[in-house]
Amino acid sequence: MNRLNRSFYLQPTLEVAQELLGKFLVHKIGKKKLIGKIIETETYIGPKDKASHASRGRTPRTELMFGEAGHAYVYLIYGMYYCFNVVTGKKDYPAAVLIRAVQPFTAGENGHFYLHKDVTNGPGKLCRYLKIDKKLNGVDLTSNVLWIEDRGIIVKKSQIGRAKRIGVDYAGEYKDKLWRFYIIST
DNA sequence: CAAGAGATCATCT
DNA sequence: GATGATCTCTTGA
Repeated sequence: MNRLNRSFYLQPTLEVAQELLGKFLVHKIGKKKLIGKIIETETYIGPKDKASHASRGRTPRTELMFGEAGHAYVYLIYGMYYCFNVVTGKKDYPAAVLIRAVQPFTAGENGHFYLHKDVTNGPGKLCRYLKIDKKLNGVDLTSNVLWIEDRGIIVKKSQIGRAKRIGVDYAGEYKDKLWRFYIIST
């Protein structure tokens, strides 16, 4: 296993978003591990991105996005669902990658991972599955509670699709940015 | 099968 | 006091 370190998150945000595809998001609870293979990401970059929470300036909530790369940014949306983001970019520059979809895996007895039903296609659903909540807001992704690891899966550029972001129609000129990435075939 | 409303709360005005 | 980086269920054609 190869846990991603700080330098990975310090790459340009759009690079990180694409590199994250095919990686495994791991949340450790006691002795159990909840694992999801990342298959879709979305980026929120810079102080001018109207779709980003950070566009309204620095507030207690968005402070994390201005912070150091490699931390988790978790927030509650519509009162019921959590969204999980990875903070990227340099300090004082607000940028983050939203993990939009994963495939849920279970760790088998012999160390292999088994895919089960693909039901976590959506930011809210994946957080429900991985048991991500507000307690994980601000957690360091190089810690041993929540992290992302590389298990040798290579996603070619030709397998990466690009599309407009979702649910951000109010973002004016930023709503048509092709800042969403996903793995084409599974 | 498509469309619409409800659930529910932290954060900002 | 209004609203959103969502999802699920209900309704109706």
